[in-house]
Amino acid sequence: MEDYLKAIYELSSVQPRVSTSQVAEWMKCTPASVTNMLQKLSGLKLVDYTPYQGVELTQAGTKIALSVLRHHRLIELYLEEVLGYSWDQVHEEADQLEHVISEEFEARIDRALGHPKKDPHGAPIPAKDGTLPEERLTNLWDAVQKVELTIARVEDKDSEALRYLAAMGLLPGVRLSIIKKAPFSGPVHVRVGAEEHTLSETLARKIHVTESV
Amino acid sequence: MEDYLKAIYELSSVQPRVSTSQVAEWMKCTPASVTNMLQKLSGLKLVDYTPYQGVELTQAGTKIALSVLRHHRLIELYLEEVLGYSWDQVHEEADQLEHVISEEFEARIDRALGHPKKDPHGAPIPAKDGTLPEERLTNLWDAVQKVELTIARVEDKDSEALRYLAAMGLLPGVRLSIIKKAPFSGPVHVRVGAEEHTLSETLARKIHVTESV
DNA sequence: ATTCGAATTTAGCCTCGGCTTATTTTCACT
DNA sequence: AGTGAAAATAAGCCGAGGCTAAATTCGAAT
Repeated sequence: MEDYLKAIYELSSVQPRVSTSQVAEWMKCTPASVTNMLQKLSGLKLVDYTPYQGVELTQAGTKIALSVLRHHRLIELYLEEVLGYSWDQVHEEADQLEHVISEEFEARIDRALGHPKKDPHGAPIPAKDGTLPEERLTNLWDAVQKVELTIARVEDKDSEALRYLAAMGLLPGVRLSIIKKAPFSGPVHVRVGAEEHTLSETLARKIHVTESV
Repeated sequence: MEDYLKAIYELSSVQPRVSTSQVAEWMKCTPASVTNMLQKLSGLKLVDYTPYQGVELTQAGTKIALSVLRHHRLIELYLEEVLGYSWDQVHEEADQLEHVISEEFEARIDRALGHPKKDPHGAPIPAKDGTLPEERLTNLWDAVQKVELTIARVEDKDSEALRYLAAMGLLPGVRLSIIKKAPFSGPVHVRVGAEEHTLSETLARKIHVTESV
């Protein structure tokens, strides 16, 4: 259930209303399973669901989703900072722990980390009160050819990809520029410091950037 | 399931073979539920179960029980040492986390703690290879009137009791002596440093001691 | 040796939080 | 208005438990 709420929350960042099949794809299950769960969540008033019209979180649902997300991101950061995990290892462990830790635990790791604002992948950590500064980011694929871009955030689901990106030095906070993008979905060439790298569309879409200040 | 194995393990320290009703009482459920579970565990070869004759862990079952126990105790210690929990708070949190953490996590907190041998309540932490030094302890209630006793271990289930004991300074490692024990299940009077305290049977039975060296 | 009561098991059924396939419905676009 | 895709139902399964009520078995005392 918490995973469904999280999924709906994350998908909502693009369009406010999320379709059954989007959730199904995200959760890697069949649309029928999703419909089923949406009905349950709707009964619990965690979700505003109209058949055939997609779904949206209610306030209660948003609250839970944000709290799970907060857990997840705090745990990720804690695992990296304190326990020395590499950034591609943290996601899976956090996915388990996020549902289990108490508020006490959350508060304590938050304090131990000095009330951090970002997780290891650059994702903002929701505050306890449900505040979450939503930055409007472009992904590297859709970014126009700018002189200077800064990596703000990297999607954390795919640890393979994370390892690969880390090896190239493509971490949050790093500056880069697009050298050129080949036409017809060709790869994108970027310069990072002195090095140049070629990124596929899939990979480039996982990287979210802002214009450098 | 893991909780059942843990329960059987802990009950086995007294008698090798554990009865259905003992497990039921420990797990706070009905004997029928236990029988049910024992049959499942028996099917999984985790338990050696003969109807009406009680139950015993197999090697595989012991291995799981010890691993869960190791998780539990490492987590308890970590929560206390690193995150600043008080010793009466750690048990509940550990009960949740113990089933969820990865071997990676276990290894990392074990290292962070310097491969500790005891948890905050004085219970030995099983080694990764399943080794567990079993000390033969007496509980304070049954202890003979000795000049000097040392608290080796305190039962961790009841956080009320733990708070009370901590307030009196009755912690593992502390030396004490029995002043007198009133007859007919009367309370036991102990001296701890300069102070004297009176302990009920229930409480005294939660405290395990060794003769001081 | 038989009986009797307590411990235990069996039978039957429930819950939660999921999952699936196969079929039907609905929506939106041509 | 018709059609194809998306979504919803229907029906059923799973694991990992839980319960009560009734039957059984064990062992201890007579």
